[in-house]
This record gives sequence, C-alpha cells and structure tokens, in this order.
Amino acid sequence: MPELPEVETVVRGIRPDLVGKTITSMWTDWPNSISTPTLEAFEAQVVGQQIQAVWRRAKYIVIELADAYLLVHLKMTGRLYVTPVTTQHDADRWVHVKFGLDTGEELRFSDSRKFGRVYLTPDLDAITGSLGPEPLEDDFTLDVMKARLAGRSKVIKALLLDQTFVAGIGNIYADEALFRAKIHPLRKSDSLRDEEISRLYETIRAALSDGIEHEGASINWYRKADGNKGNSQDHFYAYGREGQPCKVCGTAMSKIRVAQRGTHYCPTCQPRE
DNA sequence: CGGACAACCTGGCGGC
DNA sequence: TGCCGCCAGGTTGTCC
Repeated sequence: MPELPEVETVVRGIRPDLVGKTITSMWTDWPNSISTPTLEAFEAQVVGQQIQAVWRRAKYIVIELADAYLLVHLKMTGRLYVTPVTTQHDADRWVHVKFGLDTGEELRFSDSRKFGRVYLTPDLDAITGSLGPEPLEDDFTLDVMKARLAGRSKVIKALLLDQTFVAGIGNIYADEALFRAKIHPLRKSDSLRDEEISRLYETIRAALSDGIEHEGASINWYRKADGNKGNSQDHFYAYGREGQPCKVCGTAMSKIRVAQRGTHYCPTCQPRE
C-alpha cells in the first residue's frame, strides 16, 4: 500500500525512535523476508551497529548504519515500527522480522502478505541504483521530466508506475496526479501536449505533497500495531471513487483496468481524445 | 521498447 | 454461517 507519502510518513515517525540506538539482535520467522544477504550474514553484520540516520529513497526506508545500509521495502502490506520488547507479540500476528535495540525496544517489521523485504548492503546503489529521480526533490525539474519522456511511447499511467521513470508513485497517486492534470490514464505519453506535460509535472508533486501533508493514506504504520489512521484517503479525487460524483464536475467516476491495475478517472474531466 | 501475465502471499469482502 | 471467487496501495522476470 505504501507509496511515497506513506513511506515518508513512516520514516518521519520512526526516525526519532531509532537514531543513535544500537542493534543488538535479529530475529525472523520467515527468512524469505530477508532479501540480501543470507540470514546468517545479515545477522552477523547488523548486530552491534549504531543507527546514524533514517531516510527514504523512493519507497525504500533507508536505515543508515555505521557500516552499511539497512533497507526495508513495505510492498503491499508491510508495517515498520518501534515498540518496547514487552509489547505483546500476539497483538500483531504478522511480525516476521525483529531487530532488538540497546534500549530494550524492538524495531518490528510486520507484513501479512509477506511481499515486503529487508536488505543489508554497504552499496546503496546495488539496491536503489536503477530508480528514477525523486519527484519532490529540487533537481526533478520540468525539463528533467520532459527529457525522460523523450523517445518514450507508453500508456501514461504505466509510465507513472514505472519506478525507473520517476520513483515513488504508486497506483493511488498515479490516479490522483492524472485526475488533477485532466489527463486520461490511457493516453500515450508521446501524445501529451506541452501544457499537459507541464500540468502533469505539477500535479505529480502536488498529489504527493498533499499525501504527505495528510500523513499518508489509511494508516500511520509507524504507530505501533494498532495504528492510527492517516486521512489522506479522505482527500482523494479519483482513487476508490468509482460510481461517485466527480468532485469537480459531478459526473460519475469510472473504473477501468490499466497496466493490470485498477484505475479511477472522470470520463468528463479526463477525456480520451 | 512496450504490453501482457505469472509469481510472490494472505486477508477481507461481496455474493450466494 | 460457510464457502468461493475476486480484489488489493508493489516489483520482478519472462515471453511475444
């Protein structure tokens, strides 16, 4: 579920709970959650390392250690939070990886669908090297986006979901950005007029920024197992609104399948052309 | 290069 | 209530 705004929200939540603390142990009941290196090597290398910083690259949570990077990708159902060791484990039956901290707390990775992964590497690029630019960074300019569009001819929604094109957009915010830009999700990227590209550039950033401002959709994953709700979903224009009136023109919102993903749009505001 | 699809997994929900 | 099929916010690899 987590896209850029949700991951950013998690990072902001756990950062003060982690920086300066030292990892003292590691546990898992589902070794497939460990992407790289092997479980044995992971444990041997991670124990004893102090956490220097916590940040985000695309949808990856980056926990910077003294000697390596501990990365977590939440994929569809992952959660990551810090809690006292004494917190009952059965309160969250989907915890599959735990890192003990020197404060008597644990960093817990919970993931009901088991798609999420943790990584440990001295070389960040080995994991994140192929990702496209960060859409909210200053160096992602309109010119950069135009340059990356050059020579591409792909259904625009599929392109937005392509993490090597721009990193961090997922199914929700792709729909939101396209709605705000009044662009039909099936438009081919090379059919977009200059002003449409400019609009899309702005709405990508606006949709993601608004998502962060509302602390992500559905849940603040970092808040323990019970998880309070974020309220980003209350502000969606497109996602999950099929059959409901468009917030701009009142037309019933449509839902179709694009790039094998549920896709929501307004047939009036976002004409196919 | 682009598009379709399977795979990785489990839980929730609507329908009957 | 019980069972079944379908859906799900992500990514990667394969095949055409």
